[in-house]
Amino acid sequence: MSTGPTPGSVPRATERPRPTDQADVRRHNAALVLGCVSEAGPLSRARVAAHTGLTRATVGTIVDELIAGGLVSEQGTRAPAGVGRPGTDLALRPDGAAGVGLEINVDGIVAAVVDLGGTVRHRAARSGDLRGRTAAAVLRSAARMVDDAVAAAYDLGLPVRGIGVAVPGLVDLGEQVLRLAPNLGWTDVAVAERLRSYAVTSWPCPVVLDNEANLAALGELWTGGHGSTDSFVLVNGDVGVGAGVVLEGRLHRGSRGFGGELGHLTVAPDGPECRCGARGCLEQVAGLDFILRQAGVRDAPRTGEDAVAPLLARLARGDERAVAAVRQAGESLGVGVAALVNLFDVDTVILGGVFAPLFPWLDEPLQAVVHRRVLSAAWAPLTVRPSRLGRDAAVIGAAYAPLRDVLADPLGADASVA
Amino acid sequence: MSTGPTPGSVPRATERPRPTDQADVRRHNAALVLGCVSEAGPLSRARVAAHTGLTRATVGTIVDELIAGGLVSEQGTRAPAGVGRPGTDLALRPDGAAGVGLEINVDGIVAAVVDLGGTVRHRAARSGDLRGRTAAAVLRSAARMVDDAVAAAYDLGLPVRGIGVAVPGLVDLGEQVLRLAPNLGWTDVAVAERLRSYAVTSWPCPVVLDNEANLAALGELWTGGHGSTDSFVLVNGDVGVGAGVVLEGRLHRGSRGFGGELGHLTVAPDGPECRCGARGCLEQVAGLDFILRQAGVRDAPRTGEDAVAPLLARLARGDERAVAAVRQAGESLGVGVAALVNLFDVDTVILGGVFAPLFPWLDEPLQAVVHRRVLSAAWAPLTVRPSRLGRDAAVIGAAYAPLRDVLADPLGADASVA
DNA sequence: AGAGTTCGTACAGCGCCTAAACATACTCGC
DNA sequence: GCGAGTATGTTTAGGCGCTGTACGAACTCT
Repeated sequence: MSTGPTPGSVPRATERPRPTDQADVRRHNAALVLGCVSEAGPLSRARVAAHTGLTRATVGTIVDELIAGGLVSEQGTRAPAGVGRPGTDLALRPDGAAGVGLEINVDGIVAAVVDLGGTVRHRAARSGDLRGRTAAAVLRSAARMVDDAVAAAYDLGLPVRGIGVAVPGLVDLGEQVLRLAPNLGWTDVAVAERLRSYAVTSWPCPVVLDNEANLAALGELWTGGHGSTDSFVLVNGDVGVGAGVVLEGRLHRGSRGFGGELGHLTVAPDGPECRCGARGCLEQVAGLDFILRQAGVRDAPRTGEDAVAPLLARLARGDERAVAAVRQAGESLGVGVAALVNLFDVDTVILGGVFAPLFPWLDEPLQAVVHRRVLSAAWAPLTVRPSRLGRDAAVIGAAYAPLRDVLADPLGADASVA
Repeated sequence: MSTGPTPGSVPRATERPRPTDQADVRRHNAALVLGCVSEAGPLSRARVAAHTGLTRATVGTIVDELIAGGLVSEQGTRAPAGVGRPGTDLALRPDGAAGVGLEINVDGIVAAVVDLGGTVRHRAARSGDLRGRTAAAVLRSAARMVDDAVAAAYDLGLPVRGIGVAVPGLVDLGEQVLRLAPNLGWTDVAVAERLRSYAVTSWPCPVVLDNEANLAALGELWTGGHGSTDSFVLVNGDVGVGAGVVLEGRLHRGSRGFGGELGHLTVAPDGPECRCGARGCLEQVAGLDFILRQAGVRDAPRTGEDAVAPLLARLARGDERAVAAVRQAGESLGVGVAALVNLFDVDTVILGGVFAPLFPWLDEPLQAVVHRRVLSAAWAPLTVRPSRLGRDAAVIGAAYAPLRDVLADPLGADASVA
């Protein structure tokens, strides 16, 4: 029952190459079998063997262990499809493991429990401007919510395998410290450690910290129903414009964690001055501030989901000024997206944050600009779609992160029962 | 003695997850040991064991095989540094394996032999505009040069483990076919296959095809003396401006091979129209055409290395117009580099192609723009440097590609002696 | 010269995968 | 209804690679 940070899909610091032994072979093949069962639906042992390339014997022993671990269940004999002995179908047990996610943001805290199937089994939110409050107060409150989530998971019979925490700032993954959160006004907060110390119940699982934009992108990758696409960019819109870049199934956070600053791409060199000092940054001509101002919306909060509600109302009734404002933002966004596509040839762009509800109005001008500016657009069509997870992408990503570790090493940790 | 394409560092098509067995353990650990010897200099078996985490016994048997394979050699007993029996140092045998590289470009063909240490042991070039010539004629000539290179390697006692071919166009890695080379006017040429058929001697090793920009970036990564940086962008300047993006030691070619089009990033929306249809593309305000025109250089070829010679002469004598032209290009380039750094937080940018010799004049304005436009520039300084391999980056990358396969699987292929 | 230390190798043991054989369960055809 | 045929799942022997321990070798220090 480990309590420290675990290795896994969310990399820590620099990974030194390690030696391999038979245990790693088992690990790898167990993950292969579980992944096969998880993705290719209910399957018999023999089919899993054929699909993975392993022997039936090997699959047999691995499946036994996975069943013992509670991650896989037999579904009784399937209706026989042809001649020969029919196989017993194996299926992923969605309640075989769960993760707890916590998102701390400027406008509130959200906690959630997500099971192996990626469905949210528990969700609690506490809204309110956190900018004035101390880290201690906020984290105490957040720890309470995690306590509740852990208890809820227990009641649902879900074994909690880890707790993921999403924070809006620069995170030191190795030390698990939030180095800088400009919007919260926090510096060097050991979030994971302090959460644990404030907890009423003791959490029998690791607590892992990461940046919210990164976790949102991972959430989309893991549970967003991405289909076969493992290269995409999640463009998150709010006052700022951020991007989470996933290439070939791997999140790229940049060599120092400063990546994803799509908002400060130059779009209009003669445009307004940005807070970063440059001129014509994308976020000045596609960010929430710009859209609301151009649309003439004044009666709205200046950030978060609620900010777009009045705008959406105007768009729905066809307010020309609002439509023009959003379309203009869409064009600017198109320039940024075109740059991304030119550089990385991602085939999918996902619009999140406030861009998600605005998608119907953003889509067409954005695509038009991309087609005009991207050489390969004709051969390689670009899919642009709104985020399916919406506002909860980061919490879901945070909650699912420990579950990725389980999927990558199904037999490694203890398969404790709730 | 396999003749087909091998798996390895240059990925083919989509890789399905494969099962693992003890042979893979051996492979992995052998690569680990060889990598340790290769990077950490001459080392005794015991030190290798300590460094890798393997047992001395395991290291012993692996080293025996590596020595038998000719990749590692014992260097006799080292001067004892302290108490205890001194160890016998092991070192990488640079001549234990070699790769042949071939670059086919619009202005000529280059072939080279590179050994495991990354040094060029043989080089032959044939200049001349290839745009008018048929694929058959060019490939026949190229095959002859590869024949010569293979013979030269044989004379040097170097066992050739593979042949890499760099071409200026879109490559289908799975089928090993050059789909489209606009500048050569070729479409759907099975370069590898045809080279082999034109060869006089039979090449007892795989022939692998890839795009030249990608191979140049890999060449820089593998043999460019990059130190500890495994995240960088190689910006290649000629008439067009391309980029090879390497993040965390992995080259990103994009989901369909259209990546790296830095040249069509929008830099000046009100700038001149580009051949791609958009306005203000980087390559219009930083490409070779622009620089030569602004500098007033007319007596030069319009592409390739020679094109910059007269420009360099003017720069050397302080011609103001030339200096201003290059500085202006540097500023434009800075905008593109700033975009890259904002998005991916790479810590190093390498200037290749015609940008390499112009580096002294490009550097300062480029850095100034980056500092103005990149939020994190103050915390995370950006290293900009010229390519160390220069014009030969692509050939060297092509030649070294099969050697990466050897390093990744030292015992897999036959260790044939020359 | 002997004690202490480190290096390299030999050997038994264990885990994991493979291959082949075997028991099981169902369809098909008569 | 019953045997032949087929596919599933399990069992068993065998091979391979890593680990831990033991042992000989080589060198320094006292």
